[in-house]
Amino acid sequence: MANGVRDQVLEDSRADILRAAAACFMERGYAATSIDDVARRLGATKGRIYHHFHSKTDLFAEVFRMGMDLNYEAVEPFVHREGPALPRWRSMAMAHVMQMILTKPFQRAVWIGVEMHLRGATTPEQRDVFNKLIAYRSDYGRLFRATLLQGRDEGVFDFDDLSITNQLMFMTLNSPIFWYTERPGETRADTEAVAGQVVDYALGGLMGTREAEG
Amino acid sequence: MANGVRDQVLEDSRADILRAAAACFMERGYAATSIDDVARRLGATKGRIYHHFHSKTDLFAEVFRMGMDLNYEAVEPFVHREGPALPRWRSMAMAHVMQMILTKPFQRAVWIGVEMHLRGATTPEQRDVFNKLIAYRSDYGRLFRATLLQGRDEGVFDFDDLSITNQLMFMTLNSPIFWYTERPGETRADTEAVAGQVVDYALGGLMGTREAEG
DNA sequence: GTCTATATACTGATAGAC
DNA sequence: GTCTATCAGTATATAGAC
Repeated sequence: MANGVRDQVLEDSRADILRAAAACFMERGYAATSIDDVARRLGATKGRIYHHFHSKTDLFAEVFRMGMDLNYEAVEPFVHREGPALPRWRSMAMAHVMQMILTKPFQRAVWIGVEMHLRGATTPEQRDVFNKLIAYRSDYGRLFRATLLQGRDEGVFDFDDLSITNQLMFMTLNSPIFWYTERPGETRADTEAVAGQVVDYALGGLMGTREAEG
Repeated sequence: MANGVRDQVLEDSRADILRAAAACFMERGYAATSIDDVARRLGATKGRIYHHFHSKTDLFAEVFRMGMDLNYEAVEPFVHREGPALPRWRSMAMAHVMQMILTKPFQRAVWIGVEMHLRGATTPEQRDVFNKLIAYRSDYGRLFRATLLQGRDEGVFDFDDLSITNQLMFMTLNSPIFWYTERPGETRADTEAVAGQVVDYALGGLMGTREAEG
């Protein structure tokens, strides 16, 4: 029990740092965020941070992992539901978008990490850590692929290249991390209405342009 | 005449620096790009850069402006065409996406600038410069709004909130700056096929989900 | 017009007091 | 477990030689 309590305190302290770090990475990006910035936001000094995380890369990696953990938790309950593709896709997409909105700072960190990896902006020491994070994120992306293919087989989705379509779909579903800001007094229903518009737009893209070619 | 030649040489020298800077900003982002990085890419030292641009902010601003100039040039010829919304929208969207692909480094810089502005990651001295750039970019965004509204009136587009839809549309149309990479031996037709898929996805989003609700 | 210094400030990270 | 002090490295920007 004593161990449990101690571990909980440790986890709380780490969680505080992770939240502050996520907020800083969101506001300034990776390179422009200094450990002093994160410490200042906590009302502490960097000694506290380096006690829990042994480098800036390590701190960022934990923020990234936390963001992905949240996504998995939200979406996975729907992945293995039986039945037609469309309602399953809708549930997954809605859960994903809501997560983008509700945990925006962490999701922005995930985005920053993916972008850094794509452009090869990682140092040799960061490489190993990043490769694992990116693999984690790729696994998550694959959760949607089976449903996309099933939907195409069923004739409800209409797209050409799966890879490009997957990119376009995620770009749309992720986009609230850039432009969404909570309005004063916003209710859960308000937020879901915004998320619904995002999901509808993404779904329209998957369904194709159909008869209306002009 | 002597003046013309001298100005041309000056412009060439500036253009070389702008191209190198755009490439660096694309690869490393704004904060992580040093003036030394840009100079090294040119096979020069930073003295050369500071002779033409009086700060890093100024250099970045010029790259941003160049990217937006290219977009205007590509899209504006179609903006005032008479007739139904859909074919005009298609021409504009296609021109925009092709520009994203063909001038990717500059377009990434534009993205970086918008992102920095949105999250308020600009210093007080940068503020004025950035406000002008963002205003320039907002004007460009408005080029599409009239066509979107006309399309909704004509019943070919189906969306709720114009602001959100505009965000989603641009996110889709811009997305090649993140995932597109030219393949060896790629022809103009190949590139246009990729761009076409992006345009189709964006159009599907604008047209809505229609009868297939499930 | 471009280069080689150099001033000044800030960064990630460590060591040791409390 | 958190703080203070400090080191070594790197950044922007400037001054002056060529």
